[in-house]
Amino acid sequence: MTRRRRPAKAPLSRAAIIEATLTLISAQGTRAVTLRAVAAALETGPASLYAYFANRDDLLYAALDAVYERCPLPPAGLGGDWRVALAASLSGTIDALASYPGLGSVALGTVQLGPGAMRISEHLLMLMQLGGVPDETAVLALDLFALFVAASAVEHSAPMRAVGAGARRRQDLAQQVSQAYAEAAPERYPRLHALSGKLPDADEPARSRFAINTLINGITLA
Amino acid sequence: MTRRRRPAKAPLSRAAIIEATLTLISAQGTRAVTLRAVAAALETGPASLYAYFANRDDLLYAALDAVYERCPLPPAGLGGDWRVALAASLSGTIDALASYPGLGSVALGTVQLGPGAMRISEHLLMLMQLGGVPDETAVLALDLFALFVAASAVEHSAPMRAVGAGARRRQDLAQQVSQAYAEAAPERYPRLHALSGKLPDADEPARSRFAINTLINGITLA
DNA sequence: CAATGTTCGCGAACAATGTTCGTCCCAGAG
DNA sequence: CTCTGGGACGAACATTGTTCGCGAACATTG
Repeated sequence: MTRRRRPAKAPLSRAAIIEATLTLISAQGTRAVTLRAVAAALETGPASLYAYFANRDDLLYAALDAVYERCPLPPAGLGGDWRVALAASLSGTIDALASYPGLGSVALGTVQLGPGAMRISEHLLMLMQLGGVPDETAVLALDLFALFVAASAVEHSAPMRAVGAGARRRQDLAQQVSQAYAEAAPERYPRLHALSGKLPDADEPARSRFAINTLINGITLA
Repeated sequence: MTRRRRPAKAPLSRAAIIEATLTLISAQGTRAVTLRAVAAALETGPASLYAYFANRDDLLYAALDAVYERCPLPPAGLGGDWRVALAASLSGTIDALASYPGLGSVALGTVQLGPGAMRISEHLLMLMQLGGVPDETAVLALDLFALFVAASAVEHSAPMRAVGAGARRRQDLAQQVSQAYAEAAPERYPRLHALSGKLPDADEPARSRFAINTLINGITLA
C-alpha cells in the first residue's frame, strides 16, 4: 500500500472536479458547496484543487460554463417561428441552470466567454438573425438575455422567500404577498392595498412565459 | 472609565447599523463587508449586532430596503408620458442600488415586502395603471422589474469582468469580447466570429436604455 | 543510468468569518 | 427594594478559503 494511494483512485482532472462540483451544487445549492466538500467527494484534500483552478470563483465559473455547454437548445424550426424557438431556448437554458441552485448568480457582473456560453450566444444570435433582428439590436439583446437567464435561474431554482415586515413562514408565497399588501397602510400604498384581494393566480410557468414574451416582444420594437 | 464605555458613544440602533453597513458596502462591495467590519465602524463587537438582526442576511435585507426607501422616483408627469416616467423610475432605482456594489444580488430569490420595496412597487404600479396596463399584466411586470432592477444594479455597480478562455486582463471589456469572438472557432461560432469586427460601440447608458425600453415595450404587448 | 527539473497531491497551518454562549449592566415594572 | 427582560459584548467555537512546504512521480538532460 503506497503512501500516495494513487493507484487506488482515478487521477484528478478539471472535468472530474467540475462534475463533482455540479453534483454538490445540485444537491445543496451553490452557496453551501465548499472546496472541502468537493475534495471529499473526490477523495482528496482541498489543496489539490488549486492545481486545476485558481480559486473557488474560478471553479464556479467553470461549472457554470459546463452547464451552458449542456443545456438543450431547440432547433430553429421549432414551432415554425423564430420567436417560439427563441422562447424555448431561453426557457430551456433557465431550466437547465435552475437545476443548480444559485449558480446563475455567479454570472452576474461577468461576461461569460467560455465555450458553453458562446454556444448559447451563437444559437440565440442565429435565431434573431433568422427573425430579421438587426445585428446592433441582437448584440444588445444578448447582453440582456444573459442577465435575464442568470437571474431567472436563481429565482427558479428554489422557492422564493418573502422578506419584510409582513413575511410569515406559515403561508405560501402568494398568500404572504397578498397579506403584506392587505396590511400595507392604505394611505401610503393605495394601489397595492387595493390589489391585495385580486392578485392573479399565475403560477411559475405563466410568470416565466410572461417574462420571456416581454423580452422577445420588446426587442422586436426596440 | 467604566467597563462598559456606554457613556462615550451613541447607543446602537437598527438604523445606525444599517447606515454603517451601507457605508461599508458602498466602499468595499457587499461581499467584502463582514459583521466585524460593521461592528468596528460602530465601535462595538459583532455579537452586538445580533440583538437587532437575526443574521448577516437579515442585515443585508434591511440595508437593501433602506436603499429602496431612498431611491429617487420621478413624478408621473415626467416627460408627459407614463413610459418616460417608468423608464426614469427604473433607471433611477438601478442607479441608486448600483451605488452599493453587489447589494442587488441579495434580492435574487426573494420577494421584498419591506416598506421601501413596496414604495417602489406602488409607484411603478401607479405609472402602469396610468398607462392603461391591465392589473394582471402589471403585477407580473412588477416581478420582472424587481428581478431586472436587482440584477442590473449588480452589473452596473462594478466594471463587468470577462470570464473564459479568451479573457485578457490588459484590455477593456469590449476589446476582450471582440477578441474572444475573433478567436472563436469559425465552424462552431460562425455568427459570433463574423460579428467580432462589428460589435456596436454602445456604452453603458445606451445598453441600459435598450434594456429598459425592451421591458417597457414588451409589457405593452404582453 | 543518475541527476535534475517540473508537476501533482495533499497535510498542516494560517487568517478570517458567522455565530453562539455566558456574563454583566441597566432600565423599568411590580 | 427585588426581579426581569433586554442590550452589550468578550470569549470561544466551528467552519472555510487559501497558502506553504514537502514527498512522490514523471519527464528531461547529460
